[in-house]
Amino acid sequence: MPITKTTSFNQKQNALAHVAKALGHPARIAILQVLMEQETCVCNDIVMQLPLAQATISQHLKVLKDAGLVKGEIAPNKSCYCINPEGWKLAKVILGDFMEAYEDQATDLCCD
Amino acid sequence: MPITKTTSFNQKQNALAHVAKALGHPARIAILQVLMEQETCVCNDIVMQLPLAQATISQHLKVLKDAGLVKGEIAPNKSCYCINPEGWKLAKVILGDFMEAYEDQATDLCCD
DNA sequence: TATCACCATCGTAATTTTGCGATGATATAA
DNA sequence: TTATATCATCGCAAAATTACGATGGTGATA
Repeated sequence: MPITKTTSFNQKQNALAHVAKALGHPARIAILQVLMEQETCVCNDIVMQLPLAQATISQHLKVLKDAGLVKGEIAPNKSCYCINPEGWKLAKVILGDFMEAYEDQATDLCCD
Repeated sequence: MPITKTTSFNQKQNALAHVAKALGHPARIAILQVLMEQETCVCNDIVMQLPLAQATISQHLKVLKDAGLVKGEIAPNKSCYCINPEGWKLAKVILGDFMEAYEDQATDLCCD
Protein backbone atom coordinates (compact mmCIF):
# COMPACT_ATOMS: atom_id res chain seq x y z
CA MET A 1 0.00 0.00 0.00
CA PRO A 2 2.13 2.85 -1.31
CA ILE A 3 0.08 5.70 0.04
CA THR A 4 0.50 6.27 3.73
CA LYS A 5 -2.79 7.66 4.83
CA THR A 6 -1.63 10.18 7.35
CA THR A 7 1.02 11.82 5.23
CA SER A 8 -1.14 12.34 2.19
CA PHE A 9 -3.76 14.50 3.78
CA ASN A 10 -3.69 17.66 5.80
CA GLN A 11 -4.03 18.07 9.52
CA LYS A 12 -7.68 19.04 9.51
CA GLN A 13 -8.68 16.13 7.36
CA ASN A 14 -6.83 13.70 9.56
CA ALA A 15 -8.21 15.16 12.76
CA LEU A 16 -11.75 14.99 11.46
CA ALA A 17 -11.34 11.46 10.21
CA HIS A 18 -9.83 10.43 13.51
CA VAL A 19 -12.77 11.60 15.57
CA ALA A 20 -15.31 10.28 13.11
CA LYS A 21 -13.62 6.94 13.08
CA ALA A 22 -13.85 6.73 16.83
CA LEU A 23 -17.59 7.28 16.52
CA GLY A 24 -17.78 4.74 13.74
CA HIS A 25 -18.80 1.75 15.78
CA PRO A 26 -22.13 1.12 17.50
CA ALA A 27 -20.45 -0.28 20.58
CA ARG A 28 -18.53 2.94 21.02
CA ILE A 29 -21.70 4.97 20.59
CA ALA A 30 -23.35 2.84 23.22
CA ILE A 31 -20.42 3.30 25.56
CA LEU A 32 -20.61 7.06 25.19
CA GLN A 33 -24.32 6.99 25.86
CA VAL A 34 -23.76 5.09 29.06
CA LEU A 35 -21.16 7.63 30.12
CA MET A 36 -23.56 10.45 29.30
CA GLU A 37 -26.31 9.05 31.45
CA GLN A 38 -23.93 8.32 34.28
CA GLU A 39 -23.95 11.25 36.66
CA THR A 40 -21.14 9.88 38.68
CA CYS A 41 -18.10 8.65 36.91
CA VAL A 42 -18.31 5.17 38.29
CA CYS A 43 -17.43 2.79 35.60
CA ASN A 44 -17.65 -0.81 34.53
CA ASP A 45 -21.38 -0.42 34.52
CA ILE A 46 -20.56 -0.33 30.88
CA VAL A 47 -19.53 -3.94 30.91
CA MET A 48 -22.79 -4.81 32.62
CA GLN A 49 -24.94 -2.82 30.24
CA LEU A 50 -23.38 -3.98 27.01
CA PRO A 51 -23.19 -7.44 25.51
CA LEU A 52 -19.44 -7.33 25.21
CA ALA A 53 -16.55 -8.78 27.13
CA GLN A 54 -14.56 -6.61 29.47
CA ALA A 55 -11.47 -6.81 27.30
CA THR A 56 -13.45 -5.59 24.32
CA ILE A 57 -14.93 -2.66 26.20
CA SER A 58 -11.49 -1.72 27.42
CA GLN A 59 -10.25 -1.72 23.85
CA HIS A 60 -13.08 0.51 22.68
CA LEU A 61 -12.44 2.85 25.57
CA LYS A 62 -8.85 3.14 24.45
CA VAL A 63 -9.99 4.19 21.00
CA LEU A 64 -12.26 6.80 22.52
CA LYS A 65 -9.46 8.03 24.75
CA ASP A 66 -7.10 8.34 21.80
CA ALA A 67 -9.72 10.41 20.04
CA GLY A 68 -9.97 12.64 23.09
CA LEU A 69 -13.64 11.93 23.64
CA VAL A 70 -13.16 10.18 26.92
CA LYS A 71 -10.83 10.58 29.82
CA GLY A 72 -10.19 8.18 32.62
CA GLU A 73 -8.44 8.21 35.89
CA ILE A 74 -7.58 4.61 36.46
CA ALA A 75 -7.80 4.69 40.19
CA PRO A 76 -8.46 1.00 40.78
CA ASN A 77 -11.57 0.31 42.77
CA LYS A 78 -12.57 3.95 42.71
CA SER A 79 -12.41 3.84 38.97
CA CYS A 80 -13.33 6.83 36.90
CA TYR A 81 -14.16 6.91 33.26
CA CYS A 82 -16.03 9.78 31.79
CA ILE A 83 -16.53 12.03 28.83
CA ASN A 84 -13.75 14.52 28.26
CA PRO A 85 -15.53 17.88 28.08
CA GLU A 86 -12.72 19.65 26.22
CA GLY A 87 -12.28 16.87 23.71
CA TRP A 88 -15.99 16.56 23.24
CA LYS A 89 -16.35 20.26 22.57
CA LEU A 90 -13.53 20.17 20.09
CA ALA A 91 -15.03 17.19 18.31
CA LYS A 92 -18.36 18.97 18.18
CA VAL A 93 -16.75 21.98 16.53
CA ILE A 94 -14.69 19.95 14.08
CA LEU A 95 -17.63 17.82 13.01
CA GLY A 96 -20.03 20.74 13.04
CA ASP A 97 -17.83 22.99 10.95
CA PHE A 98 -17.38 20.30 8.37
CA MET A 99 -21.04 19.45 8.14
CA GLU A 100 -21.96 23.13 7.97
CA ALA A 101 -19.46 23.72 5.20
CA TYR A 102 -21.95 22.34 2.76
CA GLU A 103 -25.02 24.44 2.23
CA ASP A 104 -27.33 22.81 -0.22
CA GLN A 105 -27.43 25.65 -2.67
CA ALA A 106 -27.06 23.16 -5.44
CA THR A 107 -30.02 21.03 -4.52
CA ASP A 108 -31.79 21.59 -7.78
CA LEU A 109 -28.77 21.96 -9.98
CA CYS A 110 -27.25 18.70 -9.00
CA CYS A 111 -27.64 15.51 -10.92
CA ASP A 112 -31.09 14.29 -11.91
CA MET B 1 -16.76 -13.29 16.85
CA PRO B 2 -20.00 -14.24 18.59
CA ILE B 3 -21.50 -10.79 18.80
CA THR B 4 -22.85 -9.57 15.51
CA LYS B 5 -22.42 -5.86 15.63
CA THR B 6 -25.61 -4.82 13.93
CA THR B 7 -27.98 -7.00 15.89
CA SER B 8 -26.70 -6.05 19.30
CA PHE B 9 -27.38 -2.36 19.09
CA ASN B 10 -30.41 -0.28 18.30
CA GLN B 11 -31.25 1.45 15.08
CA LYS B 12 -30.08 4.89 16.12
CA GLN B 13 -26.76 3.64 17.33
CA ASN B 14 -26.16 1.76 14.12
CA ALA B 15 -27.23 4.65 11.94
CA LEU B 16 -24.96 7.05 13.75
CA ALA B 17 -22.03 4.67 13.64
CA HIS B 18 -22.62 4.07 9.96
CA VAL B 19 -22.39 7.72 9.02
CA ALA B 20 -19.48 8.37 11.33
CA LYS B 21 -17.62 5.43 9.92
CA ALA B 22 -18.06 6.79 6.43
CA LEU B 23 -16.43 10.01 7.61
CA GLY B 24 -13.71 8.05 9.32
CA HIS B 25 -11.09 8.21 6.63
CA PRO B 26 -9.12 11.24 5.46
CA ALA B 27 -9.47 10.26 1.83
CA ARG B 28 -13.23 10.31 2.15
CA ILE B 29 -13.11 13.70 3.83
CA ALA B 30 -10.99 14.96 0.99
CA ILE B 31 -13.40 13.54 -1.56
CA LEU B 32 -16.32 15.28 0.09
CA GLN B 33 -14.40 18.54 0.15
CA VAL B 34 -13.76 18.29 -3.56
CA LEU B 35 -17.44 17.66 -4.14
CA MET B 36 -18.32 20.64 -1.98
CA GLU B 37 -16.12 23.00 -3.95
CA GLN B 38 -17.33 21.65 -7.23
CA GLU B 39 -20.19 23.80 -8.43
CA THR B 40 -20.98 21.53 -11.29
CA CYS B 41 -21.27 17.86 -10.62
CA VAL B 42 -18.57 16.90 -13.04
CA CYS B 43 -16.54 14.17 -11.52
CA ASN B 44 -13.23 12.40 -11.74
CA ASP B 45 -11.57 15.64 -10.90
CA ILE B 46 -11.39 13.76 -7.68
CA VAL B 47 -8.99 11.28 -9.14
CA MET B 48 -6.85 14.12 -10.42
CA GLN B 49 -6.87 16.00 -7.14
CA LEU B 50 -6.11 13.11 -4.83
CA PRO B 51 -3.07 10.89 -4.67
CA LEU B 52 -5.12 7.74 -5.04
CA ALA B 53 -5.87 5.33 -7.82
CA GLN B 54 -9.17 5.46 -9.62
CA ALA B 55 -10.25 2.12 -8.25
CA THR B 56 -9.60 3.31 -4.73
CA ILE B 57 -11.58 6.50 -5.21
CA SER B 58 -14.42 4.51 -6.63
CA GLN B 59 -14.41 2.29 -3.58
CA HIS B 60 -14.48 5.25 -1.22
CA LEU B 61 -17.31 6.77 -3.21
CA LYS B 62 -19.26 3.59 -2.73
CA VAL B 63 -18.84 3.84 1.02
CA LEU B 64 -20.06 7.43 0.91
CA LYS B 65 -23.00 6.43 -1.25
CA ASP B 66 -23.95 3.64 1.13
CA ALA B 67 -23.92 6.15 3.95
CA GLY B 68 -26.21 8.41 1.93
CA LEU B 69 -23.76 11.28 1.87
CA VAL B 70 -23.21 11.16 -1.84
CA LYS B 71 -25.35 10.40 -4.80
CA GLY B 72 -24.26 9.69 -8.31
CA GLU B 73 -25.90 9.38 -11.63
CA ILE B 74 -23.53 7.24 -13.59
CA ALA B 75 -24.30 8.73 -16.94
CA PRO B 76 -21.11 7.80 -18.71
CA ASN B 77 -19.27 10.73 -20.22
CA LYS B 78 -21.61 13.22 -18.62
CA SER B 79 -20.76 11.76 -15.26
CA CYS B 80 -22.31 13.12 -12.14
CA TYR B 81 -21.23 12.62 -8.60
CA CYS B 82 -22.30 14.98 -5.92
CA ILE B 83 -23.30 15.42 -2.33
CA ASN B 84 -26.70 14.09 -1.47
CA PRO B 85 -28.50 17.04 0.14
CA GLU B 86 -31.09 14.92 1.93
CA GLY B 87 -28.57 12.44 3.23
CA TRP B 88 -26.23 15.19 4.24
CA LYS B 89 -28.92 16.98 6.17
CA LEU B 90 -29.90 13.78 7.91
CA ALA B 91 -26.30 13.05 8.82
CA LYS B 92 -25.95 16.54 10.17
CA VAL B 93 -28.96 16.06 12.39
CA ILE B 94 -27.95 12.61 13.58
CA LEU B 95 -24.43 13.69 14.41
CA GLY B 96 -25.53 17.01 15.81
CA ASP B 97 -28.15 15.51 18.08
CA PHE B 98 -25.70 13.05 19.47
CA MET B 99 -23.00 15.58 20.09
CA GLU B 100 -25.50 17.97 21.65
CA ALA B 101 -26.81 15.26 23.92
CA TYR B 102 -23.88 15.83 26.18
CA GLU B 103 -23.87 19.13 27.95
CA ASP B 104 -20.84 19.49 30.14
CA GLN B 105 -22.69 20.02 33.36
CA ALA B 106 -20.32 17.63 35.00
CA THR B 107 -17.16 19.39 33.98
CA ASP B 108 -16.08 20.02 37.51
CA LEU B 109 -17.61 16.97 39.07
CA CYS B 110 -15.87 14.55 36.82
CA CYS B 111 -12.66 12.79 37.62
CA ASP B 112 -9.65 14.75 38.75
C1' DT C 1 -16.05 0.17 -36.74
C1' DA C 2 -12.30 1.41 -33.84
C1' DT C 3 -10.93 4.49 -30.28
C1' DC C 4 -11.29 7.21 -26.26
C1' DA C 5 -12.90 8.74 -21.79
C1' DC C 6 -15.19 7.47 -17.64
C1' DC C 7 -16.31 4.51 -14.16
C1' DA C 8 -17.59 -0.06 -11.72
C1' DT C 9 -16.03 -4.34 -10.32
C1' DC C 10 -13.05 -8.37 -9.72
C1' DG C 11 -9.07 -10.43 -7.64
C1' DT C 12 -5.37 -9.97 -4.60
C1' DA C 13 -2.30 -8.57 -0.84
C1' DA C 14 -1.23 -5.99 3.25
C1' DT C 15 -2.99 -3.92 7.19
C1' DT C 16 -6.31 -2.84 10.63
C1' DT C 17 -10.22 -3.76 13.36
C1' DT C 18 -12.92 -6.53 16.34
C1' DG C 19 -13.69 -9.80 19.89
C1' DC C 20 -12.43 -12.77 23.52
C1' DG C 21 -9.99 -15.63 26.98
C1' DA C 22 -6.18 -15.54 29.86
C1' DT C 23 -3.07 -13.12 32.53
C1' DG C 24 -1.17 -9.50 35.38
C1' DA C 25 -1.25 -5.34 38.21
C1' DT C 26 -3.16 -2.67 41.93
C1' DA C 27 -5.86 -1.06 45.71
C1' DT C 28 -9.39 -2.34 49.01
C1' DA C 29 -11.75 -5.70 52.13
C1' DA C 30 -11.86 -9.84 54.87
C1' DT D 1 -1.86 -12.36 54.23
C1' DT D 2 -5.44 -13.77 51.38
C1' DA D 3 -9.20 -12.93 48.64
C1' DT D 4 -11.94 -9.60 45.70
C1' DA D 5 -12.98 -6.17 42.49
C1' DT D 6 -11.52 -3.33 38.69
C1' DC D 7 -9.15 -2.61 34.71
C1' DA D 8 -5.12 -2.93 31.17
C1' DT D 9 -2.69 -5.73 28.18
C1' DC D 10 -1.04 -9.80 25.66
C1' DG D 11 -1.90 -13.29 22.25
C1' DC D 12 -4.71 -15.15 18.98
C1' DA D 13 -8.24 -15.76 15.30
C1' DA D 14 -11.71 -14.05 12.26
C1' DA D 15 -13.31 -10.41 9.63
C1' DA D 16 -13.25 -5.98 7.55
C1' DT D 17 -10.76 -2.16 5.43
C1' DT D 18 -7.59 -0.19 2.23
C1' DA D 19 -5.10 0.11 -1.99
C1' DC D 20 -4.09 -1.15 -6.57
C1' DG D 21 -3.73 -3.24 -11.26
C1' DA D 22 -6.39 -5.37 -14.55
C1' DT D 23 -10.56 -5.96 -16.82
C1' DG D 24 -15.08 -4.92 -18.68
C1' DG D 25 -18.99 -2.10 -19.99
C1' DT D 26 -20.98 1.97 -22.04
C1' DG D 27 -21.67 6.23 -24.53
C1' DA D 28 -19.54 9.68 -27.43
C1' DT D 29 -16.20 10.58 -31.13
C1' DA D 30 -13.09 9.98 -35.02
